[in-house]
Amino acid sequence: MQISSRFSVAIHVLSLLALQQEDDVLLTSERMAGSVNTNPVVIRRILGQLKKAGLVEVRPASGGTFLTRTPADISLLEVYRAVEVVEEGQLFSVHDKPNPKCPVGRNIQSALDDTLQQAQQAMEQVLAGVTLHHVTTDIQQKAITMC
Amino acid sequence: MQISSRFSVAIHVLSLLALQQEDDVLLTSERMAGSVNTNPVVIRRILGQLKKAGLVEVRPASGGTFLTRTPADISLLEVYRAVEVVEEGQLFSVHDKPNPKCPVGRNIQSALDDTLQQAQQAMEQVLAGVTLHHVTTDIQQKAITMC
DNA sequence: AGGATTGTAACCTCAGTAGTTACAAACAAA
DNA sequence: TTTGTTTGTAACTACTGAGGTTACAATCCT
Repeated sequence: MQISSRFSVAIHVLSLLALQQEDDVLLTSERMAGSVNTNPVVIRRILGQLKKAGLVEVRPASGGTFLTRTPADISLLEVYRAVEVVEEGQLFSVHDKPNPKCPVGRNIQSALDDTLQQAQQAMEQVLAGVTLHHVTTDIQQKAITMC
Repeated sequence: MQISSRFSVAIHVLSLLALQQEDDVLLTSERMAGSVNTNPVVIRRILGQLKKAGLVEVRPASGGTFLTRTPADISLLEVYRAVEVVEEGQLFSVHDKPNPKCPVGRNIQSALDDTLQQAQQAMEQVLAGVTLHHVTTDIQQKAITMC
């Protein structure tokens, strides 16, 4: 089972916001959906989560969405948490009712917990070390003109 | 979305196998299911994957399953791969058809790929560093008698 | 030959994802 | 103030994979 593409879509959307120029036409959910190639409602749902996390400011009605921070101040881990692809500390699901009468069943959960937490944290630390700025810089190296 | 509990069930089952004594009654899928608290078929499906990966030997008909290696020689990463909770290099799903006419859409995938691979590998490296022996030792410290 | 157990197919239910339609609420500009 | 656009959400759909369950042929030991 994979981690939802909401995460990559969120990064895509934030990249568009980071790279938008002042003289650009406003980025509406419609236009962002065009770049991601999905439905505008999918974008709005994700924008709602990013707004809730305080990463973006959305202007209803007139359109237009803006970052509340510099791209260099937004880590991918924050984005990951914002779109709630995985609840905190729950990357691995563990079978929840092992037989308490069996020594293995009784102790397997605590025996695994530590390792699984570490594995998850190792993954998240990589995301914590990469910012939106890194992503947009990479994109810019390959292309200049915007949507 | 979480990583399937097949992984933790597989570790549970392997722990039972590692801790079984020679004078024990044979471990059938029925008995293992009793410890995990699930259906025997679920166990057999997982045993099938572990067998395919060469981690266990299953004796059909008469019952009984055995490890093909010492617990210290079985890493959790091998188990993880055996039960195919996540296809190789596919922990994160990325929206697959971004608009190629947009510079961001055209480049987002390659801009993300590197980071996501690293994040995934960091997680897997933790699993690679823990063996079944570590798990069973931990379990044994807490209990002596078997199922 | 008999009895227990595995290997699998087939089916069910449930949850989460992503896409879609529809529409009220919010707001800018004329 | 009215008009037109856009957001925010609810509601529905289709699809996917997980995990549980039943059923039964194939296997193998005794």
